[in-house]
Amino acid sequence: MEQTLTFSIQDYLKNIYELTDSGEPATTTALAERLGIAPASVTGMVQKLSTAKPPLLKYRKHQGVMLTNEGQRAALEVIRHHRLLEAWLVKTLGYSWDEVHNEAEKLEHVISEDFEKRIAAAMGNPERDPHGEPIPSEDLVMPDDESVALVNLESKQEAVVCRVEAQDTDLLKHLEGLGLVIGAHVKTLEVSRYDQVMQLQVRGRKEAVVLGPAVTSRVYVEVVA
Amino acid sequence: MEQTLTFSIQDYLKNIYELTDSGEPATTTALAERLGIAPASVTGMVQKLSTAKPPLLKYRKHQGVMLTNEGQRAALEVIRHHRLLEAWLVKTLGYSWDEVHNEAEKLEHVISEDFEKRIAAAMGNPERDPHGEPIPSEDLVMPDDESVALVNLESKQEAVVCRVEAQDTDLLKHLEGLGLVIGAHVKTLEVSRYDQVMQLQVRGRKEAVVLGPAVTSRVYVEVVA
DNA sequence: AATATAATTTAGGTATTCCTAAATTATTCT
DNA sequence: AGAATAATTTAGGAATACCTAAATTATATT
Repeated sequence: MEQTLTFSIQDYLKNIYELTDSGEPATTTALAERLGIAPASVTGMVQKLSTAKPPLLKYRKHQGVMLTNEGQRAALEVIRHHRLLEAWLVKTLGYSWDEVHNEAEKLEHVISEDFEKRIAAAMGNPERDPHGEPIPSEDLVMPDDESVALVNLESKQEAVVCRVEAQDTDLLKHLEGLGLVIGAHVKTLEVSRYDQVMQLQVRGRKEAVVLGPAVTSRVYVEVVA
Repeated sequence: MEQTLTFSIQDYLKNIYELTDSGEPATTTALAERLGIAPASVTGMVQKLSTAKPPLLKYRKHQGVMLTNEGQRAALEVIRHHRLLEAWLVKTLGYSWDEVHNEAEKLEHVISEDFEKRIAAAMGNPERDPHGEPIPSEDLVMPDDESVALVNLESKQEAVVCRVEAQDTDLLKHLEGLGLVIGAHVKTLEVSRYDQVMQLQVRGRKEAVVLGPAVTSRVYVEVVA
């Protein structure tokens, strides 16, 4: 007599977040394996989440998924819950580092923001969990924005990011630091950022090859080859 | 973008437990009101829970529901979780008595037995929650048993419990203390007990008028009228 | 006791999230 | 480049927990 257990939206977002930390889109198959369900089921859910209002992720057939900033915010909230909980359980209930995970995995979905703040405060707002993983702070992700076409590349051309519009010099440094190269087939691009995560998104053309969450700043590129 | 929230089996059991603490069966309508859903929905769920293996409750059309001992065990586990959590949140996170309820309401369903033991131990195994409600201890409810016909009454007859089989003198005192009278139409009966809760069950005849969870001891009665 | 009213269940329908099998699309190999 | 293979999506179906409206059963009134 068990309640049918299905995955929450939070579970999907968290796992997508973890799968995409390289900056590469997550495939439906990889996500399916992680969750232990059939790939077809993931396809369906991903289609739903990508057309939600607001969209929690961007999805392109056969390409994979990337979180929107909204999706990232939700994912990071859960991760923050998880890591704070782990730290707290270890500290107050004598759990060992390896024991806390499953407990936190369940609690992370149900605690309130108030609860989160209380345990964070009770521990002096720690920056890392017992495993040494950083605990993401709140308000790290920028709001989503409408995407805008920026630059056109011919097929097979490559380009390097050279300028970021507006005041976002931070983002520019980030791009330059990565020596980011935009691959061929790219027609228009948008850039989004969170921590080391750098994602490129292309839309509106069938030859698009990269995709990402949502635009946060306009970016200009120089054609290379 | 919200996950559809439906009631868990635990929610049903807990609410039935609370509705039946008088010993009277809970009506589907009362349960529906408590949960904020349509009576028809409760009927369906109750039918399912009563035919589960093992059955978590006994249900008779138009009569209402009572928990089986198995159902009571599950309900008390959740209640124990709830009260321990309330006590713990108040003690360790500075929650006030009125704030803890909602938080505990969510946590109670997801914590492990290990977690439960840890917070109980951390507080020195308290017997009451911050509201003064007793925290049920584990292993309070007896296992379910196959029911057996014990005595036959003619229609309209009444009877008083006079003897309880085997060593259970405690139960006997309990029955006598209540001056329990078995109503008319009763053909065979079984008795179950938890704390002040006393339930009667009748089966196998369409004229049955009382119902209860499951038998725990044989009981003999004397015909009165 | 017969009828009116209220409570409850049944029947049929919706939405959700999973499944499997078939069809499609992408990738790899020769 | 073409064929074989692998990855992914589509289509159709199952289970669950809710809903509303209609049918039934119980209760109250006269």
